[in-house]
Amino acid sequence: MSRTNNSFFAVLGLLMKGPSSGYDIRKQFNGSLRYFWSESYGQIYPVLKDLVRDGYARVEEANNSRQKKLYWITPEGEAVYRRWLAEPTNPIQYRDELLLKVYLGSRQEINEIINLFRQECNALEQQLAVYNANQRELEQHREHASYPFWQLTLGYGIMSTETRLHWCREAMAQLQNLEGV
Amino acid sequence: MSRTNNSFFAVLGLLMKGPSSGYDIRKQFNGSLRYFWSESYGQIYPVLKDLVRDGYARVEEANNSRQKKLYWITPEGEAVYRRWLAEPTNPIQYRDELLLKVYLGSRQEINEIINLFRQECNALEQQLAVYNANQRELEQHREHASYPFWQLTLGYGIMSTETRLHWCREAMAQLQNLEGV
DNA sequence: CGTTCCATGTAAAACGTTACATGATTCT
DNA sequence: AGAATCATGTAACGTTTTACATGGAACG
Repeated sequence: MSRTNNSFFAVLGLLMKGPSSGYDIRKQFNGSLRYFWSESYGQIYPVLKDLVRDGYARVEEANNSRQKKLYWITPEGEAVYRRWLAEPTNPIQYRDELLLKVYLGSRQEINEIINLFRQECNALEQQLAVYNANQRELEQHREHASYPFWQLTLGYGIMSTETRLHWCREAMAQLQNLEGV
Repeated sequence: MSRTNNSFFAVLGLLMKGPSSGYDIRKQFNGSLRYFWSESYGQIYPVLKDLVRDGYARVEEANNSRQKKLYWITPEGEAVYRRWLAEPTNPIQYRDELLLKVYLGSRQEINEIINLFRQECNALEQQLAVYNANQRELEQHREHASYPFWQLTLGYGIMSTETRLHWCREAMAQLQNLEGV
């Protein structure tokens, strides 16, 4: 096992919720998870294979109709998952293209940068609309055991997006001021 | 040129500020930039080579003492940089291990998750202290032409970290409540 | 009967970090 | 003299996406 191997544990974590196929897993990474975690087929299928090879999951060809393989987590798999969960998370290392462009900015390019902020504001407003829709959707699942956890992650999405939007608006105003000088 | 090739433009952007060596560039990516953008030697030197090959920069072996190569941006380089700057930024796609663990969480694992939040709070508080030190440092450069841009990026760092810290504290409180039930 | 979605998988390319090799210069 | 830092570079490894190949099932 390599350094962090997060793809491995992300897939394993989904299997903790119940048996899934590679396709199901991909759909999940493309759903509510997408805002903070995603994996492509190119990762998922090999991980699934490794999981079985190492005894952390077992496969079962679904007997009903479709050519579908269901993966089930084993007790060994649950154990390594729990070990990973308890380990401290390593700090996020994101790359932010907008921040980079702003940092590199100069007075000559101020209009371009204001424009980037404008676009970002639009994108963030749209994102907030999506989150709000997700929020309403999530309310249908109030009774689900995972509800508090899902609510937390969605809440973070909303909060951080609002913060960024606020910052973008402030920044735009400041740069417009600067431009006037 | 591939899909986004951001490493390429990140290096080029630094050359816009004045001639640099690969080593200088690395230092910059390890300085205030590090919180939202970083590149390792393994990227920087090859990019520099490509830049020269494609006519976007030229090299000059520094004649004074040290075995140092200075890279200067060419007018062609400035042109492609400005083209990139004006292009819309593509949305950030970060992976957040803490969010993943929370999303996958269940009531059985609630103590582990509370613990993760506690650790995250500590880390964020430390980060804020660093940002505050950076803030004081930055005040020394009020007159620098780039000051407003640097201030904006640092401001974002502080705001987003505070938001996350706030969220972590809230989340911890909620989970502790839940645990009590 | 054609389109869409379900479903599995891999190869190639792109992206990125880490570790190492090498040697000069500066500082103590 | 020895340690730290300056400085360049690459090879190996690891990670991740994209694009493709393949075919069955459901739907209109």
